[in-house]
Amino acid sequence: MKRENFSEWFNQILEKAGILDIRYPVKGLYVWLPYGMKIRECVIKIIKEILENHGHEEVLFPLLIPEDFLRKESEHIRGFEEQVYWVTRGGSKELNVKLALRPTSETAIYPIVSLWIKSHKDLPLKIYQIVNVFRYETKHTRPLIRLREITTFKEAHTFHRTFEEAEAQVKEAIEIYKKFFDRIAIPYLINKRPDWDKFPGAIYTIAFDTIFPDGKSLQIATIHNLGQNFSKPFNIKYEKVDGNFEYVYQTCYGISDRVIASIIAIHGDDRGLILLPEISPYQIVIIPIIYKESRQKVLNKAWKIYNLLKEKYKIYIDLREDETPGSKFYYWEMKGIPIRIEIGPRDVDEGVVTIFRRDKMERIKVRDEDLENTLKDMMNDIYKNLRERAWKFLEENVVRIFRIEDIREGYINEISLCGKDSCGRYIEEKTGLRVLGEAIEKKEDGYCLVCKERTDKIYRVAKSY
RNA sequence: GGGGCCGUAGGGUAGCCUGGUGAUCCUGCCGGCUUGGGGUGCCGGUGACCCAGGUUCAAAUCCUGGCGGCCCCA
Repeated sequence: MKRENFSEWFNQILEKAGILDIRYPVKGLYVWLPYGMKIRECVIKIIKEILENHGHEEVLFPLLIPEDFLRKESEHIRGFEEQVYWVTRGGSKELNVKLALRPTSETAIYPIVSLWIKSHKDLPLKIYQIVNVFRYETKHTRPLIRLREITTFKEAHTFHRTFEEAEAQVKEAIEIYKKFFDRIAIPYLINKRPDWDKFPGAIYTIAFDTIFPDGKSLQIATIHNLGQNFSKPFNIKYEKVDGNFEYVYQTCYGISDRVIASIIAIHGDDRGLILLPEISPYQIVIIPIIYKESRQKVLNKAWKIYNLLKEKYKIYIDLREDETPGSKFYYWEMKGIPIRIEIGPRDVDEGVVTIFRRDKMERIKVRDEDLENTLKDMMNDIYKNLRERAWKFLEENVVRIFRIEDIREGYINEISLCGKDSCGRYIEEKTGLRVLGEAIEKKEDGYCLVCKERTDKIYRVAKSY
């Protein structure tokens, strides 16, 4: 199901696992359900922790942007013009200044930051916010993947004294996102986007792409070096040590709801979600197997185990007596809970518990006294297994290609290209796929597939979302 | 950007072509008994034709538009 019909599988999981209600009657907008919110919180906690550790501070700017702010940087507005929602009225009164729902927050943030930055001592400045942004998407929308309201846009904005410092920040951002995606076991390729596909207003854009079960690539993070393109129109200047003024150099980078889409799509299977211990709302669920005669002794042991583990793990005990054990098994598997502990009369008598791990669908019996150590090892092993499995899938679907006619849909194709726009465009036209960009961590001597010039650049080409 | 398909209870569906019967079946949900180590079984109940116009004696069914969903091509 996941492999044959990914779209349908994905939408069903969202509903059955209780992540989103996709029935909201406005295109591209969806409702977050309680279980989805819990996963979302776990993910947000990780990215916050990493950003804070790298010296970023959280801020919160308004949703509405006055039209003249939005229009200050000409390339930027040209890039977003067709995607902007406008607020034009307050009640029945037409507004004198139209207000845009932020499609991204550069133009909300920069005019204000220009008031904050006075001297070189104020730099570098690294801030971030986690907000919703609105984009009037015209292509077909998909839950968590192509949204008209991105509900958790985790955007960072940094301000620096020199171009070199901004360049260093781009490298730091790459490290930050590597840490983040490694932590949630999402594999990625890092690509420098071709010029025609960079962020509007940026000097260049570096993107993290992953691969979905259907072989399409998905952009999951972007990092932009803005140079002085925004600081000039927004007049963000600082006083240098020598008393002269200079415009700051900037970067910005962001991650959207697609993180959650990736977690679901890449780790999940036909039985539902498979969550890493760190992003699972519950790491362990205890299911007592209740029979009339042995009811009390089973419950006693279940509670004993619960109390033993509750300090160390996020744990839930499923005491419903109107559901059979089998139906509970299916239920928690759909929810992706990493480890299930089954406690029935046989386990009580034998002095063991039955442990089931979701990722491998394996069930073992463990002696009571070995339980804590086994769980600890198993949690680590689940992370390791999911991460290896995900990277293996990505690597298996990256192919090195030497002839244009061999470029295949359903894979990420790596080819030699010189880097000229015309050659990249030619590939896109010829194959109908997208040039994701230049592999920044990979070089190989060869000849451009289009113009035959010598090059050591590797470009990645794929069908993308 | 271009083309196609679709919208029936909470979910999945039959009926639509060829207008007319009490709108089908599965699942869920509620109540009861039963069962309980992989969706227990039986009985009873609940619940739907996307919206607005039009054609017609009569519309889930035909026509137009809106909203929403899906697929293919560039």
